[in-house]
Amino acid sequence: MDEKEQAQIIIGKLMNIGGMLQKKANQLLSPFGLNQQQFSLLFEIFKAGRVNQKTMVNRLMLEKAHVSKIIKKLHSMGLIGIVPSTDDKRSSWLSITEKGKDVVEGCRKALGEWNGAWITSLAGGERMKMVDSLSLLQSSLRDAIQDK
Amino acid sequence: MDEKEQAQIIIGKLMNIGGMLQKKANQLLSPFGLNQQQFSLLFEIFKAGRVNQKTMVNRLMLEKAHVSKIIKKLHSMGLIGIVPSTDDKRSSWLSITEKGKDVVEGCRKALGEWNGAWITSLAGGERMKMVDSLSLLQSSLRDAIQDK
DNA sequence: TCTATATAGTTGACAAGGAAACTATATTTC
DNA sequence: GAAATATAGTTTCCTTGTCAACTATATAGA
Repeated sequence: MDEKEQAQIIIGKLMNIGGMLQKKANQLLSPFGLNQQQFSLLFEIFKAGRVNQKTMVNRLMLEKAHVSKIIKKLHSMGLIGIVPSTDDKRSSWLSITEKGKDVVEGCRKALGEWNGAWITSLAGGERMKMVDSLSLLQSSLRDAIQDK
Repeated sequence: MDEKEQAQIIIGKLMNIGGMLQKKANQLLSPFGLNQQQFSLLFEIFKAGRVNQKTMVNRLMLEKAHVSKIIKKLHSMGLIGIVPSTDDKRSSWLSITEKGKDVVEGCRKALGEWNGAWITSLAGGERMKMVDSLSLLQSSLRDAIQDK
């Protein structure tokens, strides 16, 4: 198995696992009226405290049109607040509401209850190595994508 | 970092990497008029020689409605042939056409040219370990999803 | 100070993907 | 053999995600 073949197998598996995980997350989150990307954006706003869309676009590597539409939805659901920026009239500050925090907590609980179980197929030591390897791959993939 | 925390980090990274890879693959394949899922279905038909939709649904873990629509598209593009089964009138046999084989080759080349580069951030030995770990995760995730 | 260019975000058009309901056929049960 | 149930695949409806074009505002350059 040469380098190229290994690369193809790893990438195939990463896409397959990623696809299954996303689909499962979408199912687990649908009772909250969100999908995985919408939740991750809400969660990022929660973590950031106060943030603008541009930053979310960059941090999550999503299309700005898509972020705009998700923001609209989250706002209409009452999960985030939007305050126009005084520095830049084109822009707004996003922050989570109390309702939004409740939803984030519920989502994390729903995901956590499912996620914890199946990963025990990997031993503890291997999990630490996996974290390291995935971090490496993640950042070099990011670089490769942004270089384009 | 306890087990639960490790699980969350690994899953977050797997989804993020999977998402980036899928998006990139979609970009690379769009000149062929396909996206990543459509290509993977075409590729599976290519590998199988002759196969029915039910098998594709199971093997790729896609919605049957979705497979049906992709089949329709691939057929209208002239990439696959469809022959009604004589055993079961509800079903058909799918196979790739010469044109389809050309497209598969072109797609593999396009993906291969990009995929090979960035994964070198992992050393050879680590790549083998990664293959093993991802295989474990993949099959236990599959089991977890199908158990539901 | 005015014009040209860049940027933050929005909207429309379109294709994709999921869920549910459907049709036609196969299998099981009585 | 007929009725009930299951199955293979299709279609409709709806939401999502991408792309391109747009508006309003900020910044750069002359």
